Amino acid sequence: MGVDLTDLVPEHETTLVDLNGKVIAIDAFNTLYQFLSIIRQMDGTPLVDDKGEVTSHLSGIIYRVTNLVEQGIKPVFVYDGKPPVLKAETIKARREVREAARQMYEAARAAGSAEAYKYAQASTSINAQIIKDSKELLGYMGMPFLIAPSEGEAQAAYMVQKGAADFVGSQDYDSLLFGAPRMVRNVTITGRRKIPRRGVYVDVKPQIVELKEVLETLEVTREQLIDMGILVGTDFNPGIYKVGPKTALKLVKKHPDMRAILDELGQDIENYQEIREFFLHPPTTDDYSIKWGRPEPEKIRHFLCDEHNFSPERVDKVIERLDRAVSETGKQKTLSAWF
DNA sequence: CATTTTGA
DNA sequence: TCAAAATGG
Repeated sequence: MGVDLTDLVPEHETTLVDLNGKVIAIDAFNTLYQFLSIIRQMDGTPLVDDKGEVTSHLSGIIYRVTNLVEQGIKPVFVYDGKPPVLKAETIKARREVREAARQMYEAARAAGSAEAYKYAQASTSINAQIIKDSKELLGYMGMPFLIAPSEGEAQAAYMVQKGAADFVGSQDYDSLLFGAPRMVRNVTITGRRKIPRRGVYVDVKPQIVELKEVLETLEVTREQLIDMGILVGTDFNPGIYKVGPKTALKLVKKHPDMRAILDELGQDIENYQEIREFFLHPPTTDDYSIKWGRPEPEKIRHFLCDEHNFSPERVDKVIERLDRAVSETGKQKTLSAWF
């Protein structure tokens, strides 16, 4: 998906408990994508209701968000708005990759192949119905959300800059390029995650990344970090062949600007100036209000059980937890109080 | 993702 | 009893 700066940025492992009272501006699309990708049957089939509508993300949201609230975390979900024109090529390329994966999935599933799951994951896509349903459920749960003018990560980064949120929550590092002072990864995925090739599991813990520390450690400016991202590849350009995070770091330190880097490589990057400008000054808005509310149990129950075939027993149990968690947090006479 | 069922 | 596997929708 986004910019890959793994192994280069200093991360600090934390726990959900340590994020108590913090407001996390969560990249909604990133989260939906993860739920849709992960919550599947062994043959790759996603959870669906009797109308054939995908419900994997609804399961992910109700359980995961309840978990966060139980830890005293205050999530606000930031959805992507209108995709920038710069992203058009990437969107088209991804659609083609997904379509190819979908065909491989159909074939693998028909053949009962073990490969089906991996192709199903690669064919994960988000449609209007999925977005609509996710907002409806968040609303009934009392969780605030907003739609960014453009990229969700950019708006979330802006909200942390402004102090409206403490962290951006995402798996991607893009928000750092957008100037987010702080971000936290692995907040919507936790526990044990399987390593693809081998059958082993590793613990995934939330990780805090501080922009200031990243820049100081790498001894680069934010502009140079953006150039590194562009060299490696972003949502707006494919990146240069064989240039990973380490090579990118060397290149930005060796040369005064991107022009010199590209001259050495004998390559070019389409829309370089526009992409750099987009990361430095993305469209954002102050026109939003973040307000947490009480969950509406009967609305949640009707939406999940009556409309989407969830088990009433399971739903009642999780509603009970959510309600209790919200009441508890609301009682605290601290700055982190719920309302 | 989380819960429930299983089998060593 | 408890980690692994299966199910959930």
